[in-house]
Amino acid sequence: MRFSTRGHYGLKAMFDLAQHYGTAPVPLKSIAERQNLSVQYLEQLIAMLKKAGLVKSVRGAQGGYMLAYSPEEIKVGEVIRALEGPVAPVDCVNEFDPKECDQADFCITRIVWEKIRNSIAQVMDSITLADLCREAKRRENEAGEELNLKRGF
Amino acid sequence: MRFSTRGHYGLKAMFDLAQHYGTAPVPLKSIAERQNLSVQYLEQLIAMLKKAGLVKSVRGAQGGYMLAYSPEEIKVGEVIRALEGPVAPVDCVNEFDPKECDQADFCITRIVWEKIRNSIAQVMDSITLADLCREAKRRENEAGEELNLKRGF
DNA sequence: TTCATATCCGAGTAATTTACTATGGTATCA
DNA sequence: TGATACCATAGTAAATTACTCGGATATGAA
Repeated sequence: MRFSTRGHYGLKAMFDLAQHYGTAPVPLKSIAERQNLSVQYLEQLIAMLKKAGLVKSVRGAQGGYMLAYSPEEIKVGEVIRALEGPVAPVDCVNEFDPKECDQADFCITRIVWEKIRNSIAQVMDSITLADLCREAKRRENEAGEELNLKRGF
Repeated sequence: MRFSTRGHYGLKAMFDLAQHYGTAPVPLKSIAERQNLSVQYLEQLIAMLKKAGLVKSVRGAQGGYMLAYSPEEIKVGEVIRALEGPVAPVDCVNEFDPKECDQADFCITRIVWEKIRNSIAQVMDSITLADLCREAKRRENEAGEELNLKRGF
């Protein structure tokens, strides 16, 4: 069981955009360098995110991408769903259009997949990009303090 | 994001075996019929489950498969891991051998994947085959009572 | 003894998905 | 006008999935 690199890389890109929220548009090239990804592949992923209405773009020189909303308003779940599709550990418990299954009424194992689906969705929908930025800042501070400790302060 | 049919079908088969626990060995053919699966594909899945030590087999006529332990002792997580491998939404948060990532120390999005991994594992490891059997029985009774209601009792 | 029933085991395979790359546009700023 | 970006489509090698096929081996029952 795994997510594809789309969700993996795409979330990195969105986190990067969140950290630059409010500044000039960020070109893909710089995201690619910071996050260690290929520009061409990123282009595909960001196109999906744009289609989903999560990012805006500015074309031409000095152009780039930016979040369509504030990091506080964008849930990780929206990002991942835009790239990976609906949460659906198995087809018959797809969160949006479950595939009809003749055994639906008496299939007990279905319970397991529903619970897995719900727990994944719960995690994804309870974290915003802003949460990730705060955590990043927290870690920076922590690292600084450790450095101070080392230095004897 | 999805599990493969291995986990899906394999769990069905294990639930079937759990419901026949304590009786004669159950041939694959009968599982295949009840759960609406192909015998030949099931053979592959049950081989993985046997390798993992979750089922025992009896060869020859009147042979078949049975759980290696009581349904109470077998967690859904063991079954799914035997068929799908370790829980690892992305490689760098594989629950057993995380793939080394040069960014591990400062990769913030990693937090998301770890939480998803943990929530999946938590669900899988908190449900036993016995739980599923109990739920099946509960539903049977419920259905019976509804029938009685309909009949005017 | 032999036959039907089962498990066992390895190979093969069509279809799909993944994770990209390549090419050639189009818009915009300096 | 040219450098910088976004935009769009196509192609593709590799891996994975979801199976099937063929045949060997074991065992209980007639």
